Amino acid sequence: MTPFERPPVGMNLGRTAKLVAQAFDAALVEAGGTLPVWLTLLSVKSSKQANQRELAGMIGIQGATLTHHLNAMETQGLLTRRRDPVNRRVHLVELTEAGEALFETLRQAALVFDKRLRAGLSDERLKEFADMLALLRANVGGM
Amino acid sequence: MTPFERPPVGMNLGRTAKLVAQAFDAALVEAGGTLPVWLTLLSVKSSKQANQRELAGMIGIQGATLTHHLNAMETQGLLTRRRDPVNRRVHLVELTEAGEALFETLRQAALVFDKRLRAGLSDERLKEFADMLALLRANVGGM
DNA sequence: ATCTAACAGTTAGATATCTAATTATAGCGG
DNA sequence: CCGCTATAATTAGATATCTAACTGTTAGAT
Repeated sequence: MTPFERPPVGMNLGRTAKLVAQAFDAALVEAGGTLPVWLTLLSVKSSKQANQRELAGMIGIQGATLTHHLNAMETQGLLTRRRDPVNRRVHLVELTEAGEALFETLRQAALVFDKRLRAGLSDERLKEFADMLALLRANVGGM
Repeated sequence: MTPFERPPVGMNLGRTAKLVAQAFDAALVEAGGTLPVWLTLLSVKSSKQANQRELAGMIGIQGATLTHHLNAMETQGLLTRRRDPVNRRVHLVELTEAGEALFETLRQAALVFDKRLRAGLSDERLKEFADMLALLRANVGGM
């Protein structure tokens, strides 16, 4: 798989990220959610009264994609959307009790998974890793 | 965005991989391809007479997904599929001249992109980075 | 020789994502 | 006020991916 002098970094990165994401999603499904549902819940929780554009930005998806997830999650009774009375273009998203409960469950699952993922990596190496990821993002123009 | 003691590694990894993949795809589109087309061409080139199951494994996708791409690429005249006379269950995939030409074009684009992505990273740090990715894969059970 | 289990690939249908076009609302310049 | 431009969200349609079910082919057991 390599007509290259050295194995391309991006390929390794992409493959690893895919495997990790799949494993994480499996852990979340186990706990009654999915990766996009978790990210949506997390972004709503982490921002008092954010609008959808901001939420999408936090998650790293487009607004149209978020609309899709919010529709499903609203149908499932995990959250509500209502117009902001101050600016009626904006829809304010809020978790229901069921949404809060699922958030807490998935948060536990995410903590367990993160611990598993970090096994054998010192804080120092984790820091280095984060630095390298930041460098790659910079090299690619993304942030 | 963090009801966590420390920022989860997986989140950072996933976000970075997505940005890098999007930038890479944009570079390939510029050169007349796409990421999945490139990966398919690369896997076919890197394996003398592989069957589709093996190709899919190399790329890291399911067989059904590969079928989809091969259909499109066959229609575009980039490759041909024929039954293996030795084992008629197997379909042998081969690039056409157009496929070979596109492979070479995209290979150049990939080399340029990889160089950009690696900017500012010594071989030593790259090695460390690859090691950490391998550790994450191991922690998650993938390979 | 036939039957059955395994294997390679395709098909069908679901989910997640994107971009472009559309709808509704807001705010500003004249 | 009116109309233009910008903004927030949704809708429509495309692409990439997955899993599960199906089709065809092979090989081994009796």
